[in-house]
Amino acid sequence: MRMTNLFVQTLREYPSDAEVISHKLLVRAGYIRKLTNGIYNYLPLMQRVLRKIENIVREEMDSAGAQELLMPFVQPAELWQESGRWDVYGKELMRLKDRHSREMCLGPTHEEVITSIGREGIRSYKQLPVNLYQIQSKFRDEIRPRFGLLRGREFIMKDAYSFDADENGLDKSYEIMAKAYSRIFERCGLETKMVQSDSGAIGGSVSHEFMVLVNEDSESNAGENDVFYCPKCGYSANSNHAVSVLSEAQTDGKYLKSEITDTPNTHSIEELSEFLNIPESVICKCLIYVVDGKYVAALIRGDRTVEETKLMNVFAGNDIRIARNDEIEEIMQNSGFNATIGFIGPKGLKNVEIVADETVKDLKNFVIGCNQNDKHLTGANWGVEVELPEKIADIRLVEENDKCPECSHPLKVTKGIEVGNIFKLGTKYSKAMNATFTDKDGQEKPFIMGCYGIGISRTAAAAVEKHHDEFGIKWPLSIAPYTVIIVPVSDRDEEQMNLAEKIYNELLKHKVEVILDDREERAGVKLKDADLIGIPYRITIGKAIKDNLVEFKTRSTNETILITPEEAIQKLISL
RNA sequence: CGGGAUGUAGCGCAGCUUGGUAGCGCACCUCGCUUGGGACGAGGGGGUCGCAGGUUCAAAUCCUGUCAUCCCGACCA
Repeated sequence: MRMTNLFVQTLREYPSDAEVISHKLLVRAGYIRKLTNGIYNYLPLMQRVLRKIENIVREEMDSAGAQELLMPFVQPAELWQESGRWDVYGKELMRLKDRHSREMCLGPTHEEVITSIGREGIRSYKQLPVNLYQIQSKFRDEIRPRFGLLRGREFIMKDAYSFDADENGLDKSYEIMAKAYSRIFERCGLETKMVQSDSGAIGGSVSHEFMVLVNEDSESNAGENDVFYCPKCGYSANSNHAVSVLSEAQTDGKYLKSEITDTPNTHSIEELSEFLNIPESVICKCLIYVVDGKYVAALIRGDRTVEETKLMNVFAGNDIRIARNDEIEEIMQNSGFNATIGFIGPKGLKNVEIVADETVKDLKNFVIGCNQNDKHLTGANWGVEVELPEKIADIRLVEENDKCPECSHPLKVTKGIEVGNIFKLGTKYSKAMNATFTDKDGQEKPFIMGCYGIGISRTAAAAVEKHHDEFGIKWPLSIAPYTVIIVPVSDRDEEQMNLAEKIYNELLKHKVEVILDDREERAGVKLKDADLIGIPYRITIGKAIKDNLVEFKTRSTNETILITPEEAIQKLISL
């Protein structure tokens, strides 16, 4: 490709609306352009990067035994009503009506469609297992799109779905995908960590996410997930799923006798702990949530934080939020109290489900809200002044240095970008949508399914987050839009231009993906652009031409060597 | 959903307080000059100042509404 023909506009400055480095660089280097909030044009250079990633994905998926197909982007509401997700998916599902007022939606994911394909096409266990995948645009109407391609509303995803006859088969399919994913990301030049995760709105039981770890001290602040991991045994999990060994309950000898104690203006645990001069860990905190429209009280030790996803899962909910003040007033009125935030306790709450975190069950002589303003019950004990709730679960957010659930070593935390995920769906969709096959024993059985996603466009952005410097992008060779760029220093030097043409043609002949910067620009412009765009190799033709030498620069290391044109060509051909 | 900020040429911004012919840098076009890390000079093209109302002789500027974008937050009791 000649630079004078390449459709690309690099910018001298970063766009003002970009926050993270991948977004800034991709816009500035002319890869993407925002069309509207969370929706981007992929310009020619970007499209080549995406194609590269897609092709790596295709090769690995195909060799893992999966088959590519393509499902519609627009889907009928009926399918979603069948699975039950029409009513629970929420506002992220972009709904629309066709001219006959039929309800439709833009596909945020394709479990419903693939299940309908499976139930029509797979009749016998003899046809199993099957793994089908597609690479396609998805649309999710995110509350707050940001970070460029890392969290757009429209994005490119590879989604695969497996059908098996039994759990054993699913385990195998899952394992095969996990291995394929590791290879895919490795080939894309990304180190990933496979971490346990919550299965979220997609449903199902087991799931893992592939995270590109982003150190907090690096330039990249793009990691949206907290990942807890054990440096000793390798345990790792998303914070929405991570567990840790329960630390021993602390006791405090200060309040041995149960009594109502005045605690004026202690609206927070911190204030209460300070006022009573006791550790936060001997306070039982009571938080009111709304899960799928129902009130829930969550009890947890004062020094710990509730993990909302875990709490929501206790009630198999789809939606969770902390209660508003007016809702708390309503609960208080219904229960015959008038306490406000800071003084609420579980005792006597009406129409509120109560769940206690494991951290509170061993508390002794603790402090707890008693639904009277400016007062707390001190020296409380379970079964004496307050009943221990029947529902006890792990609803706490793990903290750094908590003990690893596998080996008790202290856990560490880091930020991660989720580039892929794999789920064991089980029969969630096949049962709901009556997708069955005839098994060996002649019985009709629902498929055991799995689903497996890779964010193609996000993977590209993650690669930029990990591979860049102050001058621009440093694409890994495997996903770079072009392999090499030839820069003749002076476009008016006939000898340089002739050599550039010669090398260019030779490389083209050998199918090397090459750009010839044939623009009438000063050297600085061409060199800056080459660095910004991030082509892995650069051949610079300048003064050394008199000794039959060119500069050969490797962008990943920014190392330059002087070699002959023939050697340069040979290096590139043999990559 | 709450708070804050911003909408002026492809990009980055000034002008608004105090209303009076719409500006600067980059990019783009022409000519000259220049050619190893985003040169220089001269000339030129491009904007219904987000949109809609209102006030006024006159609105980018003041007022009202609206839309969009960005950031932060969304309550740990």
